[in-house]
Amino acid sequence: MNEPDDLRATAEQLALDTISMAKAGGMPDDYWPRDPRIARACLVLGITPEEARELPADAYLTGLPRAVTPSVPLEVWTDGACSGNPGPGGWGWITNEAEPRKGSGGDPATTNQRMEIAAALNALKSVTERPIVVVSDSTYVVNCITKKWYVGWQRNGWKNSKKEPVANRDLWEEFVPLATAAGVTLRWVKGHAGHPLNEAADQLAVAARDAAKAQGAPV
Amino acid sequence: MNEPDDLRATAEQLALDTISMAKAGGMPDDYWPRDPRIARACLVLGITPEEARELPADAYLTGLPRAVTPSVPLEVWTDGACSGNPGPGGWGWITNEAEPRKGSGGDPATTNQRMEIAAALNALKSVTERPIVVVSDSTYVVNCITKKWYVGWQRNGWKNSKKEPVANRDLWEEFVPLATAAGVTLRWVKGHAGHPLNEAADQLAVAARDAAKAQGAPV
RNA sequence: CGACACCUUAUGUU
DNA sequence: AACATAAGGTGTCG
Repeated sequence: MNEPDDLRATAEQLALDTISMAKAGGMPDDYWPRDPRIARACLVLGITPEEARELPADAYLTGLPRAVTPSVPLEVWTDGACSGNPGPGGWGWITNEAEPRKGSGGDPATTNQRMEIAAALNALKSVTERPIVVVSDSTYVVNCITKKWYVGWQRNGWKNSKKEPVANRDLWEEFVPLATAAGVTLRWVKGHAGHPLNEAADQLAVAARDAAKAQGAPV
Repeated sequence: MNEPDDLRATAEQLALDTISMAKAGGMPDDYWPRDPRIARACLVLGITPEEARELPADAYLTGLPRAVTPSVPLEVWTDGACSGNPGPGGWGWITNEAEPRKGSGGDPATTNQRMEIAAALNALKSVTERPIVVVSDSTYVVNCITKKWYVGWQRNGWKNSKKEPVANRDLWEEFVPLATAAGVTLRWVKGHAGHPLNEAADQLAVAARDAAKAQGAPV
């Protein structure tokens, strides 16, 4: 498809090549996990050195066997930002891959909650591999799925527990089917707790927010 | 005493001076209520222009005669607070006087409704002047009196409309006689609407609640 | 079913 | 220290 995907495929192939050659070259078992070339290969493939040692010799021809589950699951970290709330806002997402994929967007008039949903929604639209973990610091987004708030909403005609209309229904109706599909997990993390990818997603969101602000309020 | 009190005494004296001078100056009766200086003086003293016109000429020397009842009725503003509900709770009340009287108390294990009743009950126990207006943001407390819920309860042996025992009967049995006595009026106000005395009563309740919490759960 | 109140949680800001 | 955006709940009455 696009350049990052091609690059990623190439990197994975090179990693498999490296591992095959190391096996063929008779690298000793105890040195295996300490070789930097093996370490790089494992990082790209998302597997441990032990898992790499178990790979068949022809893995460079056949690809990663399905039986070898990557030990580092794919994650998309998401975040939203909103100046003033309500006000101009932005969202951003970034994957935990060696060469992270990223996305961002903004809206000149929105709320913090819409931006948090939009971050997760656009992440799931853009990153289609499964299984995947969507990471968010918003209990609003995570609890909707993990505590099955959406089940009650759909049952009561999109009314919340106070019998008022559920807010941001348009985004939820897009997000819920994607987030409840097979292989999608939601995970909450505390914001501003130093998680590097949470900070990276925040910076994407803030940049998009500021762009939306500049666009929405031209001076 | 303190600075605000001194300031208030000074303001009241200036108001009396103004009224005395207006009388001495022969201000016409029909103009009297429309003069902004008189209006300001009346506001400070809590009396009507008509009452001001009836003041003796030497009121600026003798002070406000006791016979002139302030036209601003006495009010007690009440509020309750309860952490968790049920949980540790507190109540508070404060009068609308120039030097407000206040009261508060707490309970390490109670409900929001008990605290709302307790606030009004303790206010009526402590402030014995009549007439008096008890102000609460709880329809539970106000409607019991103004919609005469208590009449039905007493008639049915303290059963509510679902034929279950009326909750908080112990407090109601103390409160109802006091609240239905001559000169006692109940008034409802919306909570969190910026009424300064509602906020003041809330702060008293919250402080008492936090004290009860600290006392009830010593670490 | 309606009403009022009391909270709990997280995020976004000013 | 204050407000907004949102969800969940209990306490109580008619």
